[in-house]
Amino acid sequence: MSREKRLELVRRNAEEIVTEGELDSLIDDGSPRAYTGYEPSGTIHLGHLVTVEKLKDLVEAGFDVTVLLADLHAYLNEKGDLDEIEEVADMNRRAFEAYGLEAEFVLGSEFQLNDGYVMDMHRLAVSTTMARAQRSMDEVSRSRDDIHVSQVVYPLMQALDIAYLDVDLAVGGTDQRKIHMLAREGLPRIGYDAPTSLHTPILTGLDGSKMSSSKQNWIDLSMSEEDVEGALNNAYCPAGTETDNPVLEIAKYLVFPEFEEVEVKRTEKYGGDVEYRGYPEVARDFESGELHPLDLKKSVSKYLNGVLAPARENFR
RNA sequence: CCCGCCUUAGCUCAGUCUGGCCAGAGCAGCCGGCUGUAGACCGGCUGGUCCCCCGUUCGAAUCGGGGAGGCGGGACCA
Repeated sequence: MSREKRLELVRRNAEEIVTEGELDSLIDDGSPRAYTGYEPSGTIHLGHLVTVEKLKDLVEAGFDVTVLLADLHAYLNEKGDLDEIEEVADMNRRAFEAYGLEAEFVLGSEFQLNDGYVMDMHRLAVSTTMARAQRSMDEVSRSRDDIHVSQVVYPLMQALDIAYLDVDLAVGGTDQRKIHMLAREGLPRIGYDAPTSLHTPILTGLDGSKMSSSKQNWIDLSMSEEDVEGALNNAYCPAGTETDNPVLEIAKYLVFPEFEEVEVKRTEKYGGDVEYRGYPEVARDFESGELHPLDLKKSVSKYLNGVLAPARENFR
């Protein structure tokens, strides 16, 4: 694969890369290493899959990809007992693999309790201010009031993971960027390299607002095909605009990376069938009014169900 | 360790002083109507261990005692 093609894959659908220059030199490495950490979760949702999609791009572009099943992080974020979390982690690994991700899977607690790691954590703690650690968790932590000490330990460990997994490129949603910036500044102070980082966009919730566990405004692997159709049909989808449009985002970030062509079936009354090769064509027709929201929804739910099918079977 | 304040619907809160009317409001949610989607708009509906336990009382979210959790302050600083 050409250098240009590889770079194109890495950059595709990325919200930002810090920094482009660093990526440029990384790509010339023999086998650069990339990673994403996930708190094991009972609900793998489309937001997770946006980053998985990116990891698949990276594999294709010649990166060695590691997925951290961050059981201790989930524990620190008050997601339950460590035993329960590890069961969920195993289920998550199977879902990711079924989704087509070829990566090495590492359980966080396997190395995060070692002497060297813990001492490095203390060294990083000494060189990091409370405000900085707390701020880095704004988009990540379970509850923003009643802040627990665990919530500032969390980003320190996430930074260290990057060093201990020997990662060149840290991947995550834009909600992770402040933690990655903390890693970029903090790791060199204790003798490690600053990682390059790549951030994927955060999907808009199905109701047009921010995705939130309390609102359940998302699609996840526990949902049947019919549930997905229903959820998409009920989704916020203002005609003619890409702004805050979850259905278009799903097409862009999850459907088109998996399908070269997407067909929209319509009766003659509404213009007849159309085929789209690539998301820009969809965006163009949607903005012009050529493509009606309902037709978009029907088509997206059909293709999205195709994308989810293998992982869904391995969900439990 | 001491003192003060707080805890009521998914969320923000009212009600507590002075016990009694079905425990309320806004927002969120759900269901319809209007749209060839959703939203907006209109109409309707749902929603509660009043933090827990014990007591007083005919009757306790409300009063008394005990406890838990949260927040703030004080003290301690060998």
